[in-house]
Amino acid sequence: MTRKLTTLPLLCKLFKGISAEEVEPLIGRLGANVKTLSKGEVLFLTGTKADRFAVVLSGALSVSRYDVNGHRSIVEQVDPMGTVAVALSIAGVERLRVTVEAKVETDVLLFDVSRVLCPDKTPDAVHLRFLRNLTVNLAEKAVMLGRKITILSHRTTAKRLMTYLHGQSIRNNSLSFDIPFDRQALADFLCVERSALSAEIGKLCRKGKIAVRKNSFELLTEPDDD
Amino acid sequence: MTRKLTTLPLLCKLFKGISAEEVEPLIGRLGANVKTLSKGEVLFLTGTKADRFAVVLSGALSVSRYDVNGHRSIVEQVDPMGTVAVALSIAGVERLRVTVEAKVETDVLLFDVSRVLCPDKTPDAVHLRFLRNLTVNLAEKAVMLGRKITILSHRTTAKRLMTYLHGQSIRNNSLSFDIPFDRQALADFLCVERSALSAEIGKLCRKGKIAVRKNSFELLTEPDDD
DNA sequence: TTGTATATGTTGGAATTACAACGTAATTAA
DNA sequence: TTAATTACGTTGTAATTCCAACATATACAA
Repeated sequence: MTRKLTTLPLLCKLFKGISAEEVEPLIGRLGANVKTLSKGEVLFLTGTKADRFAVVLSGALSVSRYDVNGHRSIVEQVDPMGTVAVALSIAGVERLRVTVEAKVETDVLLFDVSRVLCPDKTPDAVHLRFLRNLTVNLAEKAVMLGRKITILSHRTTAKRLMTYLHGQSIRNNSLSFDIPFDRQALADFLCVERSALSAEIGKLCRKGKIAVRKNSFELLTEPDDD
Repeated sequence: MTRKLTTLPLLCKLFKGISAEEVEPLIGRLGANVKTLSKGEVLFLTGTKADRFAVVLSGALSVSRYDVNGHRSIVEQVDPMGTVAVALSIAGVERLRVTVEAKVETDVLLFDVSRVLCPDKTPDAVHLRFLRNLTVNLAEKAVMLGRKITILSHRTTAKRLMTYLHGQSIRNNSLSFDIPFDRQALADFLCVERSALSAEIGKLCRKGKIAVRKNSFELLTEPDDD
């Protein structure tokens, strides 16, 4: 177990800039503890409050949601070094709308929000670094979510795609770029039908607005009246 | 000007728990400074990096975006005590996708991210409180954005509405609740047509899934096959 | 009360998507 | 190589949205 913890700085963004020797003292001071979940065991339950957040050390968690009619749908899977419920626990959400459970036997490192945020004594340099990582992590998440919203606020497949591609173009600082998705994953990300997405890609190519070769895209669009 | 600053704790969530006398020393230590923007003056420009964030003291800012074809569209307006670019600056986004400018003559309090996050010396209690407020604020924002995404990931007006109403029901811990929007604002929030929204509300009522009286809603839905 | 403005509900045609089904291309395994 | 599998593009129909225009209802002021 100790071996797992010392590798945290290398792999988990929350521990960036914290050395292997500093990890265990930090965890001790924050009162974090490792918990082993058996397969199917629930970590956070819909309707309850999460006053802790978790880092997955091994195994995998699934985050699922129950819709209006009680049907379960999987929101995401959290793999080792990923985190769960950071924003939810820090925001103090009273009633979770998701359930988090172990897909297989899973080790998680659990942090008590109040001890992380409101330490008894003045936090030391390592703790401060951890807090800063948390803050930056939340900011990055907010930016990502904001970008996704700008995509999803468009209702047509074509506009969602163009908005996404435009964003990628800005990110890469070039009109040509590769995307990290195959068609199905891109469709899932944009919340559209894969077949409709393919159709729209075809249309946009024929209109001369984009050029596509597999996962390589190029924007050719001139300002027009769309 | 000083008068304005001492009222910050009362009204701006970033200064919660910080007393009026503590505000100015904190601002001094963080190297924050007040800037007066003339009408139309740009605070953050699309394509540049924001290494500062701002609290609006008076006046108003507009946040606008240029779409794929260069058309401008207003994203939001920031009124006094509101903040701009907190997540963007902390996340270190290299190229902004929005432009922030003053709608009228506007006073803003500008914070340098690096001095807030990486102070020269160990932060004192007030600074720590400020950092914690920032973190909680970002977490709350991430939660809000996440909820909006779960709404927008549904493409039909009816599902977006039901998802929103379900969320409100959970928030209020009751199947009956009021919403803080009129129809147009609700339509904007859900990113749907106002008229289509009205039509769907009518349908859902006739189907016996919801009851509506102005801004009061009640969920009557039994789990079914939708 | 009347008039005016605003908010909300309703309708119809054009455009778009969902969904399923199918054909082809690309990839992988034997 | 062949066979099997997966990824991708295309098509047609039913359902949905978009948009504009109109109708009704509500609120408020003169």
